[in-house]
Amino acid sequence: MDILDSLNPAQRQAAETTSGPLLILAGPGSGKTRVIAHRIAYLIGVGGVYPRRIMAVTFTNRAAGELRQRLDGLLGRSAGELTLGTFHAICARILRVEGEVIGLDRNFVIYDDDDQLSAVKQSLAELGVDSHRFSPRGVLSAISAAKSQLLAPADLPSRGYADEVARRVYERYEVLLARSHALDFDDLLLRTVKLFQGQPPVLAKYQTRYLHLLIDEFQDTNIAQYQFAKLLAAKGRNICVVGDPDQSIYGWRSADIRNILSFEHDFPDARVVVLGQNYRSTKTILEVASRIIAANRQRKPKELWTENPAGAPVSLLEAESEEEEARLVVAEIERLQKEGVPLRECAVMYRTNAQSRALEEACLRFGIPYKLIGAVRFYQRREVKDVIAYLRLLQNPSDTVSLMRVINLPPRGIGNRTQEELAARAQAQSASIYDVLHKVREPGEQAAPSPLSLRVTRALLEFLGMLEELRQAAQEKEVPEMMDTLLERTGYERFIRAEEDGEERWDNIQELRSVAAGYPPGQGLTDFLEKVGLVSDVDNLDGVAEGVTLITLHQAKGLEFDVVFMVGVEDGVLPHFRSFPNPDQMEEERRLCYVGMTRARHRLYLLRAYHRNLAGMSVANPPSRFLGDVPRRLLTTSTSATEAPPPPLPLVQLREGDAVTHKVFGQGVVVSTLPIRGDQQVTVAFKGVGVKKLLLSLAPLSRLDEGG
DNA sequence: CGCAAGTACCTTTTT
DNA sequence: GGTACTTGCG
Repeated sequence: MDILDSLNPAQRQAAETTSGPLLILAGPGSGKTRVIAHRIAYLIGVGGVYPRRIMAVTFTNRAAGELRQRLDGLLGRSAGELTLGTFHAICARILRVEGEVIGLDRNFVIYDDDDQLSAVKQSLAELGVDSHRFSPRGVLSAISAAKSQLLAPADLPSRGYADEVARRVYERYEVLLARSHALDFDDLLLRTVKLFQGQPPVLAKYQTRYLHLLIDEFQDTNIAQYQFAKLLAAKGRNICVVGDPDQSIYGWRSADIRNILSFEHDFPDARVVVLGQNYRSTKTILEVASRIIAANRQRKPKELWTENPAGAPVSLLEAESEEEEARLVVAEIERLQKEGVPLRECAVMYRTNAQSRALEEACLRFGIPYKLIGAVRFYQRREVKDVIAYLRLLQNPSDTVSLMRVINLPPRGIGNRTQEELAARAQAQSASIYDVLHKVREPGEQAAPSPLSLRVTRALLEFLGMLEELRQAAQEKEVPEMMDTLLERTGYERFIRAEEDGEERWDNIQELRSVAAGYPPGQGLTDFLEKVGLVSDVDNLDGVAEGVTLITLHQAKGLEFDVVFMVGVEDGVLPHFRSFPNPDQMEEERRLCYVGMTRARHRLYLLRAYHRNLAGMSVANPPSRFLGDVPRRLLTTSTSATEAPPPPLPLVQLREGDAVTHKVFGQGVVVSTLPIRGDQQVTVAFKGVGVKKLLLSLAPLSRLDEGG
């Protein structure tokens, strides 16, 4: 029995070519993941390669998990010590082990986007740069772009004032992070590359260990990532990259589509295998998608074919408004359900997160369960970030961003003025805020340029004492218990639960606690924080739970569904108007459209609305120019009746966090809601009564305030 | 210093 | 329609 028996000739060739550089160009639905899994299984099972000598890099943690599962299935056992993960996760691991030689703290924290933004703002403030002239966002993306290309501040061009500002903020930002013992996402890659370049013995160690290197979604790698791969593979040269230039959609994040060209240049002996047979979609869907992508100019033509049936035409549905668009989707989903299509096989995809709102409301109203991916990401919620900031401080008190975040949460008399004073002192002494706090205790304090009042000093010392005490406790406790202690001792629990939507926020904190409790005991705080810092929302997408998936086109990459609805197929939305002036970006929009369409197995619906609300104003978008490339014969168009069908459902719609009153139980707050056919089940926490589950249509509930 | 009310600016996509 | 930041008062 051959492990590769089930593969077609091209797939088989891709899996069998295990020595030397290999480029696999894999069209959508071409069984790419299968090939990767088979290739690794073949290496281990037939080639006798130890799993620990293989590194496989994926785009998301979720893809890594899926790959591991398939692999275990193929091998009939665990693939064990195989190194498998995202670039960021793998680099973080390497830096934890090797970072000391380049001066990294073993307990470095990883700053996410939010933290990075805080650090940029702090840097701008320290430099006295007007944040109205230079938006922190813009500066951050310039810094991030530079880092993704392995550029240091000194490497940046200096053609004028703006460049000069960018360079100086970048420098300042680096100092701030260093002082905080923090690395941002880009650092994980950049530092690993620098480590490899500057420490030949370390590089040699990894080159020797990893005989085989495999990189998925290669079209979405940036310069730093490619450099990392090249360094690692320089010795063994067994590097396999898998990608599809037509699915490159992360140019805005400095992904460089040219890496594919560079690969063929850097490894001129590379074999190239094209996987062109599509096993996923109907002929019709594939043709529509192919027509869209064929219009890109900067593209090598690539034929895709399928033996699947032609299937139904693609439906183009035109709605009056965003709300009606959502209703059309929901109505069609209900119809499909009667035909036996499970909800988990339906996905609604959109260009921008803001579009999810109307869809969510329609699902709620018509009682369709849904899984919303990524709108307000769990780990981005304020209360979750607050608790994580506390945990980080226990591990690494130098972390300035986290410290400033919680120093006055709950309010403990350390206000803005004091915080500014602390930051100024930290800068003057080139020290962390934590060090500055320690000095407050020293006698020289009164002689400081601007001494602190007795009241403030006392508040600071109390905060510092509390921190020390908690750090002590952290040595002995498991993460979940530590969270309990922390929430109690800092007063954060009482503080957050007292807020208007406090119980919901508290639930989120409890969910974070249960995430921690789900890790094996004995796993340290560092590991926990690292995992938590590197997860994305799609990672937790549950393929089993029943419900429609609401997801952005970007996040949908790598997924597939029986039925796909693409909403907002309009000029201005898809393609997004911000891309209009830039031809490269317009081509990326087109690829995004292509990625979305090729997620569908059996049915594809394209929707557009004549009017759409954008930032309060109503705009009328013309149909997407991309539709012009689709032959009419492949489409059925229907414009829905202009009058909207009356909403069949209760007039009062409740959402989490709504304040309500009940005839019997009095005042309460909605904790969660669950759509039930034709109704809504709400869980309400009543003051002094407790938590009750109620059916909206029956319960004498009414919403407080905001009249409607 | 803390809090409430007001204002500017937003919205592309995320490891 | 929402948030993040600023202003002004107690």
